[in-house]
Amino acid sequence: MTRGISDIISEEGLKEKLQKSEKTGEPLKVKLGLDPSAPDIHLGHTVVLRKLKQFQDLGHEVYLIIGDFTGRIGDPTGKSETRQQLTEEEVKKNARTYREQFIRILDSEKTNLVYNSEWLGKMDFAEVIELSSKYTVARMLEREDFNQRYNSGQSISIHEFFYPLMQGYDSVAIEADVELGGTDQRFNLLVGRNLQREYGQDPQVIVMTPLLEGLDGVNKMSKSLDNYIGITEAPEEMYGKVMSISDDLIVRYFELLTEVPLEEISEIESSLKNGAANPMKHKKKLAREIVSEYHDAKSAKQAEEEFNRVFSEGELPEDMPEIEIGSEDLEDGKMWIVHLISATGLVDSNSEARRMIKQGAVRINEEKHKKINQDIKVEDDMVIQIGKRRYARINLVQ
RNA sequence: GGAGGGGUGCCCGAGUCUGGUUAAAGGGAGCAGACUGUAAAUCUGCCGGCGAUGCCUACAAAGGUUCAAAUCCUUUCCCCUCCA
Repeated sequence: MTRGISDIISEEGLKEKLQKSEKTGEPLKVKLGLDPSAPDIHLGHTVVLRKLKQFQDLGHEVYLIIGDFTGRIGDPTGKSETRQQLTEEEVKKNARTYREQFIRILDSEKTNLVYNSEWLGKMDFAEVIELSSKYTVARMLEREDFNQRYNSGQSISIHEFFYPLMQGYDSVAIEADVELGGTDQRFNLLVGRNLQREYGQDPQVIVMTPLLEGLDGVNKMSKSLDNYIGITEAPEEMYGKVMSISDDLIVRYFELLTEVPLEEISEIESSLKNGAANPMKHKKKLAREIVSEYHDAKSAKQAEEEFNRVFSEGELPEDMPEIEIGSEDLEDGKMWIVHLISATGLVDSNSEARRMIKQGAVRINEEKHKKINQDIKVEDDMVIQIGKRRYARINLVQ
């Protein structure tokens, strides 16, 4: 149960709640707030979702709070600047995508999906003032990122102070027993506790999960940094992305993202440390585990075969995008190499195409072409390859 | 309302006093090459656009000074600090 948890406030409180629930037969209300600005759930989110699933398996009720109201403001957590506000429509659209995705991990029977506009949208100004009177500016500035921004002279809008208050009020509104969140949510989660106390409720227990490092191995996995693995991605893509994580992350990924038993993981860890095993072997297992979970074992195997074929043996992938080229663009059946590369859409500009050619990244029908000043005879079914991961097949049309 | 500080490329961040050698140091991210049983690590290179030893566009915006401006001047917008 403590696997994949970085902190609990307080363990005592959790025990008490669990015991009480056992006695009364009343399931605990376990809350998770979702930011509706990121419609694609990725592996980073699954760390906390898996934890929620465990609570469900113990018979408790999960409340997913879609922050459609808060989403219109934007959570400033971890951001050094004011976020753009979302429109009501965008928020709704994003929330719908969530609904489709979270059931891949959670038990939909025991999951309640609620929108916080249900109560926040109904509050009148007097109630808002009352809510805001329960917190002080000094306490707000305790939050690390507010503090940093304040001290380094960056702007903080008043409305940003309301985010923690609203999130905290969500806990009051549903009378949450437990709230889960990433470690970066610490402050917001604590506000929930304080507000519940202010409103005469038993404060929620806070369970914090670690933040998963993204593909770059440094920053947390996030959509905006484009270092994520989405749970709806294709098996090959998912497999490949797992293989691209730093070797140092293998154990952590096993621990947070799979059901592989801890004993086995520690064996993996020690074999990696003493160099007994090739890291690749473990990483492949990791990739199989993860792909199997979000697709199935068969596609995981296929993805692995594809990976071996393309990267270990350097052969061509099974399918690649087809690019149409009209014969009217050719002169004597030929095309300047730079334009040909650009035409595939695999690069952003002619300049990039030039660079790729110069760097020896371009292969046409598996043959390397490094010279800028050459025309290529374009044939149907010709395969253009840039680097290791970009492929296109030419479809010559009259 | 007053006084002062600041807005630089995907991000962070030098450069501004002492204009040119600055497509703009350095870092991060990204991409490529080498290496490798990995899309790992490491090393090296690239990292605005253009058929390209040159040209165009770029340092908040618009003007101006100058042979030449991210750098100097003016106005505008935005951010911050202190005072009221």
